Amino acid sequence: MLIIMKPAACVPMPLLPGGESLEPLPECLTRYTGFLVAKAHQRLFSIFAEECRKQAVEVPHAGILHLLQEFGPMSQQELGRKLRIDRTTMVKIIDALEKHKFARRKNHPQDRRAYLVEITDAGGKVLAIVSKIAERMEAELLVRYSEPERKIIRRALLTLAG
Amino acid sequence: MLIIMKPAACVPMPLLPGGESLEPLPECLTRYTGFLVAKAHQRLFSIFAEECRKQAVEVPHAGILHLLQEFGPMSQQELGRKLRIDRTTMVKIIDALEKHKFARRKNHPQDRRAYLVEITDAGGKVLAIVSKIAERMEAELLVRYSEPERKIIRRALLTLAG
DNA sequence: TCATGATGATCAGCATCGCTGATCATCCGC
DNA sequence: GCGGATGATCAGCGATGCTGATCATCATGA
Repeated sequence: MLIIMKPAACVPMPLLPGGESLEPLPECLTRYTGFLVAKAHQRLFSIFAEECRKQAVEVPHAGILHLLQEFGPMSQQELGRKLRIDRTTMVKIIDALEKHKFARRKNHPQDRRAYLVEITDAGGKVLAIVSKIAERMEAELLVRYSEPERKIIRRALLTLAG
Repeated sequence: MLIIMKPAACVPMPLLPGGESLEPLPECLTRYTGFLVAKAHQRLFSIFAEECRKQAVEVPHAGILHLLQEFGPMSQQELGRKLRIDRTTMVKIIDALEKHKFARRKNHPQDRRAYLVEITDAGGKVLAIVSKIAERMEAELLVRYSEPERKIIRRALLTLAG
């Protein structure tokens, strides 16, 4: 798990077994991969956002923190390119991260136009928590699939994501 | 193809081979199915929306028209339940569909509170066009996958979509 | 060295979207 | 017939992302 964007039409939905009151999706639409992806996104986002909310994290923050942890400090542009998020959107996200003290802007030593965005200790802590949640969801959601099947799924999604 | 919801952060992106200027998604995030689904959604939506725009159709309309074609007239609530779209959102979507004359509200013969939403001839025509686009995208996007692999992918997405 | 175009960050304003909560009419079970 | 559920609608809110502009800075090449 770990999701970046907010999907529209986010009907709150319960976790895995879930289905009680939900109508199954009509077959004439589930034929379409795009529809399935959209609805999967809707569900996964709503589940993950719920968990994030409990940790006072917003969904897009998780991805950024992950990236900063992995690659070290980088500029907002770089983050945007890697995550495919608009530059102006990134400004607001980093603003929020700074407000929560999960990250901070440092001056870029080589380029005075740019900042280096850096994860803080608090950011690291919250990332650890959120990652754990993400791993757990991952495991639950894919529980029915064997390792080779998961490879196919991951490869397919990568293709679709471009 | 055929997508219902608008994803956030919709960087316009070119079709299949695509990648020229796009950085590949970082591996530390593509490990997460949720992230992949989000990014796949982002890309698929932006491609499909572009095509829809050319036909003066909005993305959510495609799903509704499909459903009306398949099942015949039904109430807004019913549409919402099947597509997992909020009732108040549905009002606006049907408003737009009526404005474009792709669908119309008829009085429900058994229930005077409800409408029966009905697809029009114009709606049928535009649906045919959009469906063709969807099928083509579908074929292009999954070209590298065999039929058994596609089954796995579809089943997985269905699981994720709940 | 200096002019020019590219690039990083930011902001105001816009459009979209979906949801909350309320309202009103109607249905249906008791 | 009463009272709680249900269908449609609306105003208003909050979130989101994007467009286009601005400003500072960098980098290139004349």
